Amino acid sequence: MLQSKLFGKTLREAPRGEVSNNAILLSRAGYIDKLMAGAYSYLPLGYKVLAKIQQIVREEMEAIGGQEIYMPALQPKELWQETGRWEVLKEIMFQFKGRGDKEFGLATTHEEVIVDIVRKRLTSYRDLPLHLFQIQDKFRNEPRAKSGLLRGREFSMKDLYSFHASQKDLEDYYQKAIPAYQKIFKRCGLQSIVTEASGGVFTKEFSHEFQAPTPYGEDEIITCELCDFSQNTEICKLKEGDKCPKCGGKVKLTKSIEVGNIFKLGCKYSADMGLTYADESGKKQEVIMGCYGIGPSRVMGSVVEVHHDDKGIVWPKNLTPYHVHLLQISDKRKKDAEKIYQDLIKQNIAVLYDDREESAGVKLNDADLIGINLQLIVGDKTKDKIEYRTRSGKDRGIIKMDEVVKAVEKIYH
RNA sequence: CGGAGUGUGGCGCAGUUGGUAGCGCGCAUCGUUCGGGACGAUGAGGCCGGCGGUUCAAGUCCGCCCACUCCGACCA
Repeated sequence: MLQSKLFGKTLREAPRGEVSNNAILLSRAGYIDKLMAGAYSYLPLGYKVLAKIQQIVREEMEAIGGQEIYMPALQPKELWQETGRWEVLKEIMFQFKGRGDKEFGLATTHEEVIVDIVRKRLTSYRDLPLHLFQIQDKFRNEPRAKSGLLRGREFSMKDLYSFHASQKDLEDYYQKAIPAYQKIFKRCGLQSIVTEASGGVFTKEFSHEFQAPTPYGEDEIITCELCDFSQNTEICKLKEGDKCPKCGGKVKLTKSIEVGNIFKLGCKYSADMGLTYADESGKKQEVIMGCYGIGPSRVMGSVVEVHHDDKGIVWPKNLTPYHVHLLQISDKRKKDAEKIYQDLIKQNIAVLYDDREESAGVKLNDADLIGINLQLIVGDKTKDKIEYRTRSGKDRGIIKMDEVVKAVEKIYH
């Protein structure tokens, strides 16, 4: 991709009113555009990153047996009345009238629809277990949208729903979902702490949140310095310095962002909506459910919160919008840069080529702001060679022109 | 929903005691530059968030509304 043709120029200054790191950097670097509080458009660079996150999530969900579907965000009131949640969620759900008196809501979550789909098709214990997921936008009428991509009114969400014949089977799947989630966050460059949290209104059991520690987070969790004990302060009775109830070590308070959350739903929805199956003896049983959420857009914001410096974004290599940012910073070497660009394209390496007529300083600064994982710099200083460096600064060096493809492949192996 | 702010060219801002708008960046053309946000010249671009009021005259004063931001409340 030629940077001279890329839609979404970098901005020298942060948009008025943006305060969070993720919103400022993503706006300045040309990844997102704010439409209104809590609703952002993804520009070409931004959509590439979001898509990469969604793809990682998709792969890991398929790896634990998830089948991808896609449900409407627009839903009828009647369905939500079956579970009583039309009333329960009226503060947070966008609810409105269509033609005549017909009432609709925009999905805050999809339990009602998925249960409706499944109850029409599920008949036997032989159909269980079943794991369905989708990646879709959710709508929540937040009292206060804020922090850029971290708390939106419309945001990308992966929601998986699992259906089981026994509590044990739910339990087993739940325990499989935890490492799958950890793998997702690891691939996205986020540390995730599995944290016990409120199970919500339908269960006394804990749910589990995946918390990415960062000083900019809006959640607070108590974690043990020695073992894996961790609880959200919403439910935790301990204070910093107290003894860990699990191992006796000291606990500490950490700020973090909730990037995922998994729940055992039990039979709440099956009971309300009549989702049953025939067991081995032909007797009707209620299906036991679990639900598992991750917000890809929130993950994207969180990654920027965690991975940035004073120059800009530092994308983890799995999320970088392009593998290579090729910078031509000397007109004398335009031909060399062109050649490298063509070589990389031939090897199917995603490259953003800064062919703009800008000064070296502008290009170097923009590259740091945009944060593509690997920069290739074609300038006078290196004579007929070129400099490569990862945005994190961990890896850098000077190589010959014909070693470029090899070097790029080595970094991404 | 309470409290506090802010709305002025594409973006970020300034605008005195009311007299019909200015700066920086960006953009366009030309020239000189080119390893960390270069420089000169010329130029385009604005119902000053909206509605109503006061006044000879409103970006500026008054009222109402809208949007955005921050703090709080909220966060199946």
